[in-house]
Amino acid sequence: MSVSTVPLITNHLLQLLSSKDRHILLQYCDVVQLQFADILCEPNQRYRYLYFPLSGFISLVTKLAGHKPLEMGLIGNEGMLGVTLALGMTTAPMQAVVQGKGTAWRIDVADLQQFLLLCPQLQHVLQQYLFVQLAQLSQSAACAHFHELSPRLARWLLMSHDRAHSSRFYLTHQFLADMLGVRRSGVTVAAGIMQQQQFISYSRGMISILDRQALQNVACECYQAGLDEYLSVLGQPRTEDDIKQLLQQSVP
Amino acid sequence: MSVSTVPLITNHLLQLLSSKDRHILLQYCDVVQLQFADILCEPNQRYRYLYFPLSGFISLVTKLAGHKPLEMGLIGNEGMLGVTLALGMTTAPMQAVVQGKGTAWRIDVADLQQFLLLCPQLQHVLQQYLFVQLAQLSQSAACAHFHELSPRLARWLLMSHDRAHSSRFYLTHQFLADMLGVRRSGVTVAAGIMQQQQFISYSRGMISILDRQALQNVACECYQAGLDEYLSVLGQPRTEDDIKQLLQQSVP
DNA sequence: CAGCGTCTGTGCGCTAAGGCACTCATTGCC
DNA sequence: GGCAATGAGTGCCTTAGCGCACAGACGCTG
Repeated sequence: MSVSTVPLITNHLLQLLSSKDRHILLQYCDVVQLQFADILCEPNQRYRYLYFPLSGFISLVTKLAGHKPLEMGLIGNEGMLGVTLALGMTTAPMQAVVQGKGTAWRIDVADLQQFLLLCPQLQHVLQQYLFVQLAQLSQSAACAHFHELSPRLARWLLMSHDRAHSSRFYLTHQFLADMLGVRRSGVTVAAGIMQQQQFISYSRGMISILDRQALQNVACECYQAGLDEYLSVLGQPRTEDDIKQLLQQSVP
Repeated sequence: MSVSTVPLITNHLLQLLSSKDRHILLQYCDVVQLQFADILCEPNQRYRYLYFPLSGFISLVTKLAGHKPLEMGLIGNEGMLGVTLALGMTTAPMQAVVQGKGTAWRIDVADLQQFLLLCPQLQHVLQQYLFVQLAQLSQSAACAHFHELSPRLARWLLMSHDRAHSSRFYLTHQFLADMLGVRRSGVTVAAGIMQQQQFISYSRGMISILDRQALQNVACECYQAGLDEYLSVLGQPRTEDDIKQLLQQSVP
């Protein structure tokens, strides 16, 4: 319960609470490390904990028997894992896998349930976020069906970049292939082209984003649509740049 | 406000309310006819009305620029259109199109909002249903991505059959193609095979289900998964057979 | 430094589905 | 009865992505 050392990167949903509410809530939270490929919940099973990511980020994936996984959404410090608790459900609708290692606030199911009853504001924020997830989910569904690999890959890299708060992060072709529901070698080819064009570079899983703008041009419109949807409901989340700016302002 | 003439087929979500609550709610409702291909709401726009289908049913679809629509879910008398109101949102996340003509209870947004505040039971039911939709949505997403046309078509016919409360209903190949996000001629071929095998028969849009069991064998597991998900959260919805049985019991 | 596991590159044949473009049949309407 | 609209059947060529398989490349560990 290390409330004293609030990490640099904050969780945007928590930022939307009053500072009093936030402090109460954080008393029930622990800061934990999210390890790459950790599985945080399984479909139709009770959540063990809920997570408000700070620097780490989490994939929501659906699996069908006999197929690769397919990624339905990405949760970074703009969101939370376990938002269906706002529906009174303590079971998870999908599997959640850590995609980007880092830190998160973690809270017990029962604690959050109890706090939800006392804090209509949090209830409201979670409901809004759930609505956004719903919209993004249907967007991703159509995207996976109609759009081709390269635009989808670019979209995914951008979404990861946003949540990694760094232009270097760990993601193997195999992992990306699972997220996108395609062959690993398909990703290798598409990523290879992007590397040739100097949009990204990578080696043994470490990906560097070299040219964000170029990636945005390649990505399908679903990337922007996801941002817009979030923005229109929940407002502007803090970006890496915002944080730097805040720091600079407080230095002199 | 024709509360007096409650239609034969009831809405399962409303059945889960106390009869007192249900009667209060229905005072705010009108019975309306849903006409084939009517559009009931558009994404990111305010709902005009919310609907509890009785004999008609409604498709939720996502559209991406430059592509066919893609169907995300089907709402019959086991559900409702506009469940995101339980999140306090009065805008629709997707487009809704009438797929099967028939009747529905219709209610004004403001009326339902107000009633929701007075009736925690309804709030709870809608939240549960929303959870089910979320799970079904991710299932459909993966299904559309991985499964082939024939199983998906069979699934869709079964889902429609369940909600049409009749083994004959109107659905053109073109409409099905739009739902499944594929070419019309692809549907013609797949449906043609099913017709040859005597699973279904059709002519100029009127489809007859001849052999449900055979369709279930062809359909992907997503059909059953959808049923199971609903069942596990909200219990057994009334089927056509249940209703017949109820009638027979009350006759002697 | 040898060895193994992980990550990436590449190639080949295959197939479901797409795009496009007709024809044909049924139905309703003027 | 003739005409237009809608629904359905068919064919042909193209293509993105799959399954499978193997080879190189890097990096950790003993």
